[in-house]
Amino acid sequence: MSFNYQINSDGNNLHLNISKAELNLADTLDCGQCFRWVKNEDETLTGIVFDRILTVGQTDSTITFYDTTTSDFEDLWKSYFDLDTDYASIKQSLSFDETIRKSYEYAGGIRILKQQNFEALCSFIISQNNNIPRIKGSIDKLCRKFGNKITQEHYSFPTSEVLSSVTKEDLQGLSLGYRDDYIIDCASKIKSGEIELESITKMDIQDARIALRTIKGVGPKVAECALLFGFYRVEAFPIDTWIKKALNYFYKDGFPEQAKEYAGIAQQYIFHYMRTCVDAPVI
DNA sequence: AGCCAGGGTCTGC
DNA sequence: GCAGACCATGGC
Repeated sequence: MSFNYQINSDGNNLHLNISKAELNLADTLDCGQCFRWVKNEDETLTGIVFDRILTVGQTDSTITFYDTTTSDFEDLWKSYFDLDTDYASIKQSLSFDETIRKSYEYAGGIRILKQQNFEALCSFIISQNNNIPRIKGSIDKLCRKFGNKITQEHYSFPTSEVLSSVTKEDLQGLSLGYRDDYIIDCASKIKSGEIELESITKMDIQDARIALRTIKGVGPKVAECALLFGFYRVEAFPIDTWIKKALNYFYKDGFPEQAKEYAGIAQQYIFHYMRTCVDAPVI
């Protein structure tokens, strides 16, 4: 069940009545789950999603989708921002755990975006042993070089078809480092049919993990990120350096069984808390 | 200079 | 099955 919301259009822009507790755009779009959103000088945010360009702004009571029709919202953005999911009740079900509770009290307006699976998979292959600003830079250059031109400054994420035919040399200058081989392997396995993203969406999560990890450069952590952010498997639990610190510090007896159904969402709250909150333990 | 960043592979035991 | 070297890159 989703929360009740009202939308109204002023002709060009669409206004959604929603609080920052339900959806906080700044936190959601800059918490390390996506890499193609930028903040504008007027504090609005612009992202490239599904071959579309979207600019959004937020006040305490309203999110504005610029140049957006009601049908765009219903067909694309409602799902992308996961507005059909009741996060209040998910948070309630996770409230037994003090660390998770502290994390969502710090930034509980984060939602898991429903991103394209190929984009998420490639993005998190690039993310390994890397930092977020560099990841964003590499992805931006990858899109400018191999994506479809939307405007002069905006390019879509490349298709697996296009990336399956690029060479290592083509990928020079994108700051991918040794990850260039991994991107090529990923796209090649999709083209050959060895990996079918469509069938992975329908697989049991354990089978999906095994399938994804046949791609070079996809280990446990990247597979979990791809599953959580690209396939909306909210039980997936990526363990990166920050979560490792949290596990060592808060969860010496293991992550609670009771949180497993929404472990990915809890993980994202904790990740953002550990990385950005001044009150988080420095380890 | 050395360490870290949303890690994984490969080798050697 | 597991530890350790190594992997490319840029910011601090």
